[in-house]
Amino acid sequence: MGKTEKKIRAVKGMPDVMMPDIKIWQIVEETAKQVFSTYGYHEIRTPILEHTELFQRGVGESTSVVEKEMYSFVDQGDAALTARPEGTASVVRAYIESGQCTIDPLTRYYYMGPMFRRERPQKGRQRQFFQIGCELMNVESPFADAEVIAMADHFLRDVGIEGLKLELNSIGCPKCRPSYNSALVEYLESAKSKLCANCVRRLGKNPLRILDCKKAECNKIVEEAPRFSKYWCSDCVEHFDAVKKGLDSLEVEYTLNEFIVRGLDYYMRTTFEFTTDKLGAQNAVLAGGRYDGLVKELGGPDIPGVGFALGMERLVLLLQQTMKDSQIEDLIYFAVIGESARDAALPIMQILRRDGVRVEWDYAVKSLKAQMRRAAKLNAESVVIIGDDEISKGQAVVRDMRAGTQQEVRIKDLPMHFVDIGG
RNA sequence: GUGGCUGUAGCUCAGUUGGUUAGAGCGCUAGGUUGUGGUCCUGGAAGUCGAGGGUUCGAGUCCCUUCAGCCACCCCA
Repeated sequence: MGKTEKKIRAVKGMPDVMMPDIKIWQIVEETAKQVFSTYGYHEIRTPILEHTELFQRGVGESTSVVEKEMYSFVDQGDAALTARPEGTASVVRAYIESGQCTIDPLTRYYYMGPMFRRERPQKGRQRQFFQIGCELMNVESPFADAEVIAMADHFLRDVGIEGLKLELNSIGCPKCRPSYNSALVEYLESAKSKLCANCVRRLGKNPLRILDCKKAECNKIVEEAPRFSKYWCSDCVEHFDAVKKGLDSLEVEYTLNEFIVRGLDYYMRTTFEFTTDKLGAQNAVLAGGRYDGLVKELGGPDIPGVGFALGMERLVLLLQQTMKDSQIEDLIYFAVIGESARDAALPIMQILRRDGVRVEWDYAVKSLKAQMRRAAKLNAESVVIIGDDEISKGQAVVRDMRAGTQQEVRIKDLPMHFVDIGG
């Protein structure tokens, strides 16, 4: 390593994931695949880069994600591309492009992968962040909403998360939202002087967002604001009632929260968040909702959809608090002393590995003591000791690290010895 | 993009009103046992004190600039 060269660092907000955290990531991914497949979902892998227009139209031109957070660039062939800031738009694009709706009356997808948003990093938020999401296409039934939420709940339980709250809301549909919007704006205009500066700005752009402003001054005003529930059209009321009924049947507990508002334009009717109070400002671990207009918006037929996405980093932060790092089990450590011992041990180790036994050794020439120390540190269940004595006798010493006992085993018989015992 | 806090060994941090060769614990490593671990004891390696500039006889310590990290706003998973 040169002294004068600058260290190359990871890009801001794009950290490496390695041991011990990677263990938790793998458990989360495995659990997701397992649970989602029991509900009939299949994985879809879409590209990380898409045409910028996809997100402009799908996520919404005026959302802050599209306005100022996307990693967009023009490639060498003059194509305007963007590193996906979320997963749903890509999945819907693929769904349309493949003509899937003409092949199958309904389709269930799940995906996992990195997303990119250029925000200021903070707790539970990175610029490259990993999402696992699900999309259920072409089902209008409110029981689709309920089942999707129940599946999320099922997954969170299986992965070992505790203490999350499910908050549920409906943000109406294109039929009833405009009338609520204008009622809300009218009310807020009258109280404009008491709102925080941010909310005054939101008034013109995205009044719904004022509902979940955290400032105390705004909360007071919001408390008196007209309720969306009073403005729902009959279809929305009916739909929401059925979603709640579905959740009851599926035994999922929820609390209603009229202030759950999603920040992406495509959501309508059902919206939900699984929240925690243990992640500072980022309380949403998994969130989603229904997006019936999106497929059409992206040039497909008028087809409904419902889904969710979860933030891996946030989930892992929570799991770190409950999961102990898993100890390496079933490890056989080879302590070899001298070159002839090493040469005798190498083929044995390889046979064991081919049988699925986990084997490690130290490549350097080290004292037996040092090798034993390392074996203990790795929590090996057994250590095979081979030195010149063992070579001449044809017998290795096998030490049981838990019991502290040891026995002699013929070197030739070592594979059988461990395969039989360890399974 | 806007604020606040923090940058001293791989990690967690001490470093007194600026004063000689920069410290501890953990970790790593070697020994205490001709070839036997998790406890204990002893040694060792490892830091251009985030970077650049300034004040001073002298700066880890004071001033300026800059970079990075963390947290919050905004927004979202």
